[in-house]
Order: sequence, then structure tokens, then C-alpha cells
Amino acid sequence: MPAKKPFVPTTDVPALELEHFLPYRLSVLSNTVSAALAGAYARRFALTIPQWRVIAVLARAPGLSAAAVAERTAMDKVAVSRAVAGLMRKGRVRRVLAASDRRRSVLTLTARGASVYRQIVPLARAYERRLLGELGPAEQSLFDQLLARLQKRSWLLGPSGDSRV
Amino acid sequence: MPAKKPFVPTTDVPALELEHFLPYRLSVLSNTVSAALAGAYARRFALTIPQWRVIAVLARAPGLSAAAVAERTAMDKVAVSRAVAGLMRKGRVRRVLAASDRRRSVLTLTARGASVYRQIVPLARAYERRLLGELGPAEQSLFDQLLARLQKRSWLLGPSGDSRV
DNA sequence: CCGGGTTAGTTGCAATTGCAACTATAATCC
DNA sequence: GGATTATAGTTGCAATTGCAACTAACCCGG
Repeated sequence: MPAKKPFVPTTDVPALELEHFLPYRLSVLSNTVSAALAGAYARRFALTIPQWRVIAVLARAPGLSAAAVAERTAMDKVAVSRAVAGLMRKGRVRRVLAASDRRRSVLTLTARGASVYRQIVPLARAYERRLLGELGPAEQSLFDQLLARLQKRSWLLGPSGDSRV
Repeated sequence: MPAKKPFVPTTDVPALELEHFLPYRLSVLSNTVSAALAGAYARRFALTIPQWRVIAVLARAPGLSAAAVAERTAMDKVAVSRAVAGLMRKGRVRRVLAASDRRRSVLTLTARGASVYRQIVPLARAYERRLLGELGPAEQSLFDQLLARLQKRSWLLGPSGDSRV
């Protein structure tokens, strides 16, 4: 949306417009996308986003521990714990304790969990395809690459304010 | 070794790897960035993200109603209501009722609110600069443009099924 | 094997959020 | 004008989340 006849300088600091501020834009896009996607599977399968992530990871890498799932999904261990608890209640994930270390869970999808995965993947892919349909193939791979670099950088900048670079 | 049949990706559903799934990546990046940024100002100014957004918008466009703020920040009206309440409590935002329509608020920053804005903007910009420092100038503007197009598209795709907008 | 330190995972509690119901004001239609 | 409908914003409640404390199991030096 075009601003009005702006520059009502409440300040001598160069104005910061939210619409052009990257963190804000990432947040808006991510929320829009997540909401749309969740709408596609939450109702149908009674799945939360954390639960879907756990399923997606376990489908590809059966036998992970909860901590390993947390690492791969960028979720906090509490979130994983609760997602797994919910999935077990519904018979979508099975947990056994590792023989060599009885603190550690060994998580796998049940047949029902795998079935949910198989049903959702096409929906997820279709959404992604429609979204990326906005961009041409070259643009897609470029965007992909730029995103990866920003991700890496954001990780280096770290959660604790400034320092590091 | 479990004698069970290991779940092998199976039935012709092409595997979906979270690491390459756009919605997931957007979410991770957005969360990392927001957390880093919040760390930079939340502690120093006791400001939540919604509150910061309200301030940022009002600095540029004083006199907006709560609904207008909600629209510009992509926040829900309840979030705006609570952010404004918190900001008023701290004397950072002032509200009067519109003469022509006494349901509508007219929101402006107080001197203290404007001061907070002036202090945060450089921090926010610095973070953004360091993040985007990962990319060259041409890449930055390209990324900017691609992001805008994806945002537009995600908006069009909307939350599937029932909802607003 | 005993104690200090570490890691895996769960639970309790407080803060955040989202939704729906509610109040108050304004606009519209007959 | 009076009833009906719509809009701005707030509040209550329930569900989600995040943090920290906790339990349980392992590890290592003596």
C-alpha cells in the first residue's frame, strides 16, 4: 500500500517503515504460509504444526531420539516432548527405550502415522508448488539459495543481541 | 536390531524433507530473526514485538485508529488492543476518541514513545544490515523483490477453506 | 561403587495468544 | 423516529508456549 503524503518526521532518525523491514516481512510471510498450510491439515487430521514436523522427520529418519528430532526440526525439546505425547496418544508414533541408554527414546511412526504422512505430503507439496508458482524456475532456485544464506547468517548472529560477526 | 520391518519410505510418496520445505524454512528463519531482534530491545525497553510494531507504525503515521494499526501491522485487533493498553500504561502512546466517531481511537506516540522509537530504530537497522550483509547489493534487492512476490501470492492463496480476507 | 557432573525427557506454572462474546457507538432502512 | 444491522474496541476463557525445576539414567574419577 502506498503511504500517504508522508514524512511527518516525529524524529530525526531515518524512518523505519515496517513494510520494508526484513524481520517484519519474514514474520508476516511465514505466518500467512503457516496458517494456510495448517488449515489444510489441522482440521483433516487433527494435527498441530509441531506434530506434523515430528511426523515429517520420523518418516525420513525413523529411530531418532526426541533430542535428535528437536535438533532437526528447530523445535525446543519441550515442544517435541508434547508433540510426541500427543502423537502416541493417537497411535501415530511408537516409542521404545534405547537398549544401550535407557534415557533415550527411539521414535518411529506407526502404520497409522506413516499413513498420515503419505496423505499430507501431497497437500504440502501442492501448496508449496502453488506458492512458488509465483516465481520462475531460475528465480526459485535463486530464492532458495539466498534463503539458505540468510539462515546461516542469522544463526551466526545468534540470539543474544549483538556481538559476533 | 529390531526384527521389525523398518519403515522404508514406501508407497510412491516422494519424500518430503523438512530442510527443503519452504514453509518450514521460512518459519525457522523468521523465528531466529525475531528472537535475535527481540533480544536486542525487549530487555532494554521492556517492549514486546506487538508493541514495537505499534510504535513503529505510529511513528510514521500518527493518528491512526487501532483498526488501521492492525491492518498495517498484520496483527489481529485483539493484539493491537492489548499492545496499546500496555503502551498507554507506560506512557508511550496517547489515545483520544475521534470527534466524528466516538468508537474510533486516535493514537499517537507520546514524547517518551517517540524517544523509544528513536532509540530502537538504529538497533533494528543495524541488525538488518548485518543480516543482509550476507548478500551483495544486487542480491539484496532481488531477494527483496522475490519476497514481495511470494507475499502477494501467499495472500492470494489465502487460508484454504473458510475464513476472512 | 560412591559422588559430582552431564544428558534425556517430563511436568508445573506463569505468561501469551486466539476466539468468541460483549459494550458502545454509528449507519441504514422502513 | 425506532428497530436492525454493522463497526470499533475490550474482556473472559481456554488452549499453547516457554522456562525452569525436576526425575531418571549415564559417565567418570577416585
